[in-house]
Amino acid sequence: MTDTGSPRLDDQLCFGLYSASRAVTSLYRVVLADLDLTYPQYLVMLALWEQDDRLVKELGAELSLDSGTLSPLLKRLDAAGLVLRNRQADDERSVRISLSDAGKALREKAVGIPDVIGDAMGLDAAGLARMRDELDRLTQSVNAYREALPPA
Amino acid sequence: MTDTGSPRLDDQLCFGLYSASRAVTSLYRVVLADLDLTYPQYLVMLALWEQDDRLVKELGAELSLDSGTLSPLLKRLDAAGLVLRNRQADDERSVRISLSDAGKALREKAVGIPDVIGDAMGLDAAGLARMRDELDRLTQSVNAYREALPPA
DNA sequence: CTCAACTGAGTTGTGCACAACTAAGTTGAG
DNA sequence: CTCAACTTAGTTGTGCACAACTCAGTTGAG
Repeated sequence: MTDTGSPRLDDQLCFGLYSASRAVTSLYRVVLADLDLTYPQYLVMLALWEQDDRLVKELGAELSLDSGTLSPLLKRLDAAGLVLRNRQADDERSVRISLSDAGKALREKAVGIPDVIGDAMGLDAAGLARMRDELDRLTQSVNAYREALPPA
Repeated sequence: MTDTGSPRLDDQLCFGLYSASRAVTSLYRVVLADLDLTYPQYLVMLALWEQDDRLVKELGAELSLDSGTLSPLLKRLDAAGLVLRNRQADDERSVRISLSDAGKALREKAVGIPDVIGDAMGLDAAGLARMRDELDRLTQSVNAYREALPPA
């Protein structure tokens, strides 16, 4: 017998995930307005602040984003004067992304952001860690399932 | 003293949320390909299967989406023959969205989806419920924080 | 009754996310 | 050495998500 149509727990969790993600992005939008960055741009800057001078491919692997998303995003960061893009000499296919002085300097304006976000989430360190672990497990599980699905 | 730059737990959780949401959407993309629906379109159809004949405003409230997102989405569902859009007689500003026969029939093809998604997430009912509750709390907290921020 | 304020839907413009594709560069089997 | 297979970025096209706006329609203070 099929369900009566009452909301399914699975759907509720997915919608909860979708809502939470949009809520957090929406908070970042406000907080990042001062830096003129979007959340995905901030993620790229975080990656570069962590380790400068990365290939587009490496950034893509770290953020799970393909060139279709990254190329125009990096073009905008370049246009904003935050990063430099240079073809690698020994492999002209690759493009190295490095921070400009302005890009390095922007880090100062960003140091306070994690505290604001952490504050807004209303979780202690243990809660943050637990939720992160649960989400990571969920992502792993879902991705594994999806990749096993369409051998089509 | 500021941080050394090592990954912050807050950022990790936000990125975890962002990754999980994209992973789930990506799985829906595969599963919904058969119905020719995107995940947001599926959410609208779910809302209508739950209760037919809704105002755009009501759908927007339920999904936290504004007309800038919903109007074109509903236009596409209309073009696909799944819903009808009619101006309400007693208030010409409002538009009623109702399921076409094809829209109602599509429900049959969708009944198995929650099970597939639930399967992919690898959580039991208790795990699903707990995570949903935690995400809802997070969303509440973040939204409240954001709305309190820019009285600007 | 009137019109200023408000409401609901739609439009425009920007930026992600991703599939599908292109094009240039590299590599290695033969 | 050669060229087919592969790799890396980038482009194109579609569909969200959202801010800012338009516009028709409604409402209520006076």
